[in-house]
Amino acid sequence: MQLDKTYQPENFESEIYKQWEEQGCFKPSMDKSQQAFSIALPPPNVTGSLHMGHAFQQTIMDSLIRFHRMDGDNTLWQCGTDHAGIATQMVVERKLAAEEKLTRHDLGREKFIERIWQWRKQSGGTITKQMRRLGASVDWSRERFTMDEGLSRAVLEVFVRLYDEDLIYRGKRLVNWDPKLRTAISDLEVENKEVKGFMWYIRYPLADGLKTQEGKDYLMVATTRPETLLGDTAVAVNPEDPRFKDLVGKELILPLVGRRIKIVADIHADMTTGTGCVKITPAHDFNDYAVGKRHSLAMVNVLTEDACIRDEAQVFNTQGELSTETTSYIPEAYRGLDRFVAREKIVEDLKTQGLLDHIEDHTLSQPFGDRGGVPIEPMLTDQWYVRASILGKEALRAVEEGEIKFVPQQYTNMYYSWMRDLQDWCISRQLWWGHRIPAWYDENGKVYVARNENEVREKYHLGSEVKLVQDEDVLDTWFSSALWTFSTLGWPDKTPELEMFHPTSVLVTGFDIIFFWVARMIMMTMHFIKDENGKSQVPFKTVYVTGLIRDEEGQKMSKSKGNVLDPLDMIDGIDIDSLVSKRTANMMQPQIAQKIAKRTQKQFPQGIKAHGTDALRFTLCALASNGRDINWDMKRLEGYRNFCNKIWNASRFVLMNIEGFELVKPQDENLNIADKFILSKLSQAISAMRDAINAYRFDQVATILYEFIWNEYCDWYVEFTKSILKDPSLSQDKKNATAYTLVNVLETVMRMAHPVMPFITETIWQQTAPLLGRNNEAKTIMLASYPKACDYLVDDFAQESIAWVKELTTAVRNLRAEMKVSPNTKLEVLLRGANEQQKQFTDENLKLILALTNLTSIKYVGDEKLPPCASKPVLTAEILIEMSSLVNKEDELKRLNEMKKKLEGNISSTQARLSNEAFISKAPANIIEGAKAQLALNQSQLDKVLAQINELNKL
RNA sequence: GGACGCUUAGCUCAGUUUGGUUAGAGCAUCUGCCUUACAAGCAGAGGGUCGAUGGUUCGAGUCCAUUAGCGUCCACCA
Repeated sequence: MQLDKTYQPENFESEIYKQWEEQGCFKPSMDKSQQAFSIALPPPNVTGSLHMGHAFQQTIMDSLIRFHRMDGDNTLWQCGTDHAGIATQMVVERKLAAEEKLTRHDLGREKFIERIWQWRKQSGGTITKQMRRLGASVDWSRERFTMDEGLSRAVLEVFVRLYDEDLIYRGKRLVNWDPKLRTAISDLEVENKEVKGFMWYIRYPLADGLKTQEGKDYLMVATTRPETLLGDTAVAVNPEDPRFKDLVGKELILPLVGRRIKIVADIHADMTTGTGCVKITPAHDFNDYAVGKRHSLAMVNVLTEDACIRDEAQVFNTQGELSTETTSYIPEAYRGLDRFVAREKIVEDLKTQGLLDHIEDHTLSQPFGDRGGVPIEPMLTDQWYVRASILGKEALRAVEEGEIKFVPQQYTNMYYSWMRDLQDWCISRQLWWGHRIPAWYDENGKVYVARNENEVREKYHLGSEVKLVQDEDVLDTWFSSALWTFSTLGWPDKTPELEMFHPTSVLVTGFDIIFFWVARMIMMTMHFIKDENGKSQVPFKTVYVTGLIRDEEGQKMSKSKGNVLDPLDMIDGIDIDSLVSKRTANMMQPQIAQKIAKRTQKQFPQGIKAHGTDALRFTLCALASNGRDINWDMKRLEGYRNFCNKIWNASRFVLMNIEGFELVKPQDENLNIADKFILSKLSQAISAMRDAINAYRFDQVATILYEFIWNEYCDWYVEFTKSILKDPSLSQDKKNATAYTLVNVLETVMRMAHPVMPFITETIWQQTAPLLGRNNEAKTIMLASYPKACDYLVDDFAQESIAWVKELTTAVRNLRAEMKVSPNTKLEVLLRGANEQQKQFTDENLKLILALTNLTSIKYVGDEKLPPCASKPVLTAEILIEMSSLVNKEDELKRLNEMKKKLEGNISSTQARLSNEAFISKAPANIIEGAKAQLALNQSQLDKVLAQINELNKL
């Protein structure tokens, strides 16, 4: 006995992983004769830690990787981490503020970046530790970081080439500005949220004594952001609007500021909406920006980087050049005020001046920065853009033509809808942490792009007298992530890995980053990576999109809700106090922390028990049905931990009971029917497994394993072997054959299950494989071959035979339970009306049946008169147990009448179908035959039940 | 406003692509068992008419139409 008495995964999981890693088991074979299979791990944030979503995706990736590695592919799982610009910078800034009361500006750029590298060194190990605990078989020797030297080189190369091809440009445009982080962000990083606010109706006085048709001396506009009034340069009305037609081209006096602004006709103004008049602020609103362009309006920027009112506005012409075409004056009262303070003050002043008509409650969807969490402000700034509209064409085509497949398919639509209306991608960020943009400016502000300053001078023939300053901005994190599949394989060098493993086989990721990452990866990869024929290579052939893991109530897991579950706590367990303090750490508001603590204590009064990695991974697979979100269920985890326990104990049984038998590959004629049965089931399970894996149906993978191991192997086969191995009438050869099969199937199932449950399978395999000599070519199950269905013969006859055994066994147990006859009471059972085949099946498996049902014998009977019996139909036959003193007549009658009712119901519905002429004439023959057989079976069973009732009534 | 997904047992979910006998699983519940692999277990049982309506069909959880509720993404919101 080599397995511990109880299943304690913590005793072996970490140790096994260490051995695998030391033995280099995670490295690709680099054997060109093998098929290549590769996955690039979506790089997690370097300073973060893994959450359930990571555990979920990594489980799926690892299962695929392990399957392909065992199945003989040259397999690479490329791993690494992402520098995650904004997120990381924020973490370190917060730490700096908390521990040293310093801002990054106090330190300066260089020192601050140094601090981030330090922080990375210190915290970067968290993720890799977690991945190891999860059993991820990534090739650690190839681990990369988006800011490391090689990847930075790829970033430079891509930027410079795209610039030279005019696919990257710089321009002054209206961007989404995050005033908290003081950086531009892309459209995707903006989250619209419903917010309760107000709509202010403001009167703009007409200049020069003009009046509207209604005789008013003002136009009324509505706004949700009154402070932008300071930057208004026009009011727009619809060109068709009869109310204001004659005012077009005339002027208004901008309230509070006093400058004259034009009334323009533009279709942006909708006659039926609001007042029909729209204030136009080209520098602070995307629609107004477009209107401004159309009417050559000046753009007046009134906000500072942190969204305070400027002392003096910046005025630009439509080319984005500084201009004096209108005044830059801002009333003193508002200068330096925060935008929201200014808003209140402006509203107040408008009211005082009688220009505020009225206020309405208004629910608006307000744009927020997804990182900073404050409302973003559209701002006119100089930024760098990628012409995604051009790069996107090829990326769209690749999916349309099936070069890349989304699983599940419905995500294709999501991809299309975005790709078909692609806006240019703003890639510059006013941060310090990231890849600095390789652009230099001379004293006149002329821009030069190259890989470094020397190259700039060479490329643009600039002498050393020209002073150059590098652009301060860094690139959007997703810019480097977009290169991930090829930059990690050594591009721009032509490496053997790039040739072998690109395109990668599959990308496993969440739907939330399809736009952020997947689409951009496709664009960049297809532009830069070509095959030997010059055709664009896709980054991956398949995108497997996973759902989100939510909590029990379907809520998104988030720190602020305090419902986050750490995958490692599922594995190793955590006591309640630690869990509470983990969930409430760094909480700003103590009331919320208290609430979370209370809820956590209620939900996990005992903390969380250790379940082991295999149980967690198995659960994640079982819940992974087709791309839909998963509501995490602790009960499922417990259930599958029990499953691991079951496997463990079954293995203990096997190892205990094969002693004294010779384990050599048996002759077919020595195999018991039970052996042939389980081998058939095994073969079928293997092919079902392969199908499920190839279809990314990990829920089915879990079901197949669970059912085969528990419901076939443990519940039936292992029970059969108990009587076979002890049977003195069987030859030693036959018993050896069964002992061999017992181990053979177990060892095979371990290989079959290994991709999902790596640790328990390795542990058991190490005990079973040597018994069969299967550890010769591979010392670890990781490198053993994945089972093939054709190695195990499917024997239909044996399956039918055992199916009968199961029917009969179940019927006897059933009858016993219904009649409340203890399973311990030895009985004789009568079998009436069995056909020849049923008798044969019974005879050849008699000992198994008797053992499983605790019967003394089974006696065949015909039509002869019998003493009073309790009975139960088994297919077309019937089992009977003599009642004698065992059974109460009333109970038996009640039971029979229930059965009668059920059978009659079935019969009448089947009869109805069969007597329907349309059914007979139109339904396919096999269906009709099936119905007829069903009817006959039910009929014969009913006859038996009726006869029994008669018998009993005579007593 | 556009698109997509979900609604099946007390709970969490399969099954719907390709319509076919009496709709499955785990957990929970109930009954009986500590039978030396396993009480994290064994043997049994009860429980749903598949969101609603209408249609197609011999036959609908499955196909079509309409509709309700929930959710997600995109766009817009002076």
